[in-house]
Amino acid sequence: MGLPVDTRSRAGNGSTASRILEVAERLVQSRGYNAFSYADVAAELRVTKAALHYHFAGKAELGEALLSGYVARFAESLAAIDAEPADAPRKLVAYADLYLDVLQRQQMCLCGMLAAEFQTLPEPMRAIVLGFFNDQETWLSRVLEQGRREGTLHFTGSTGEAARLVVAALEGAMLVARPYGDVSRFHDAATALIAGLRSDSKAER
Amino acid sequence: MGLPVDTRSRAGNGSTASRILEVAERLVQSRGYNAFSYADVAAELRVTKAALHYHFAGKAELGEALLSGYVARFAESLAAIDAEPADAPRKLVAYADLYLDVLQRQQMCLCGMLAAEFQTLPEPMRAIVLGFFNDQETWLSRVLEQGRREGTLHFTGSTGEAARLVVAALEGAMLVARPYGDVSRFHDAATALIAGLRSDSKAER
DNA sequence: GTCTATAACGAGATAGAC
DNA sequence: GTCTATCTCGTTATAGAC
Repeated sequence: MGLPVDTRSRAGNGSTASRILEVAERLVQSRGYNAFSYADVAAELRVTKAALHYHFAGKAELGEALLSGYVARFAESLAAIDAEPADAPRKLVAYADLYLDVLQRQQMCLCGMLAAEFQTLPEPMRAIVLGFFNDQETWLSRVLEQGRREGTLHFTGSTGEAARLVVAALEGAMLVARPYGDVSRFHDAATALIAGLRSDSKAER
Repeated sequence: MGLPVDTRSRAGNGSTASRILEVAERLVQSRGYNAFSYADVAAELRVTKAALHYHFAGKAELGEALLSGYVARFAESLAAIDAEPADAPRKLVAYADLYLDVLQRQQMCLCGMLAAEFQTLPEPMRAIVLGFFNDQETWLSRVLEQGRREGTLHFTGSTGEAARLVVAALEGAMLVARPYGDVSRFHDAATALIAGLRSDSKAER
């Protein structure tokens, strides 16, 4: 913390290509893949659509590139959580905060948005979206396993099943909270989720 | 149960208007509001786009009509659950099954889909989507309250907070399960969710 | 790397005949 | 109610000059 924002880690070294990615990614997270256009991005960057086609052959390639960047950055965020020693509940809170950060910008998780539009996506993008959810479940399964070992988390069923619940609940909480413009809706759901995993055995019996 | 399907309750009396609504609704739940067109609906019904404009002035009006129908039918389903006496966990399972039925058709909850596209929706549709989520939370709050009274459900926090978690988890579980074409992903998350609410106190201590 | 110009298509909508 | 015909606009994409 306290580090200056490293624009390079955000695909943002100021080059036109990276600025295109930033704008396009934000538009997709706000409006969806099917509701943004080259014209939108070009207008915002004050360049022409043809310039965009120079950097990204077509919308599918642009979509694939911004999606790959998002998934890679998200993986870095997970690694950053793992870098600090913490018990499992704390890791889950840090994880939920990743989603919260997105929501506070009034955006949807990119992969949640694309999951809704999945049937209309070009195949390469579909594969990356599924890979994202696989990554989330894998990471969460390890955290949940850690919590069981530590005795800080208590839940019935496998870690994989619980991991699917966590992903679903956080994605769904973003999905529903954003239309209300009410971050507290996300917070309520995330808090209730983690509380349920902590106190499954209401230990203080 | 055992009743013949009442097509009228599904906005489906066979009239052109209702067939338009059926097709359009299915397309929105599969592809999204921004990715379906009058041309799609017209082609499937083997009529012209002009015929659609006779029944529904424009895409916004069609969207509003199909959305209203969906919300009304969903409300009927909730009333049907309430009609049979059951304990709270059973009601939650019945509630999750409503979502499951949609997912088995490889569709997304209409309002979940529209929540993703919320920023691009005409205002009248936005209001109805928010009303839907309000309805879900209200109904679930009552069921959760019932469960607390009965001693069949155990959770920390308010019934409203828990209700938000349930809506979020089920919407999110659909959102994520559908791209995989894997209903068991939904089932896992829903089961883990309800298990968590039942056994928060792992009663058989 | 960025521009102008334009092609090719589809979406949403309307007028008016039948 | 449904059709043909047409209109306007936005989107994606390409060619070729600068």
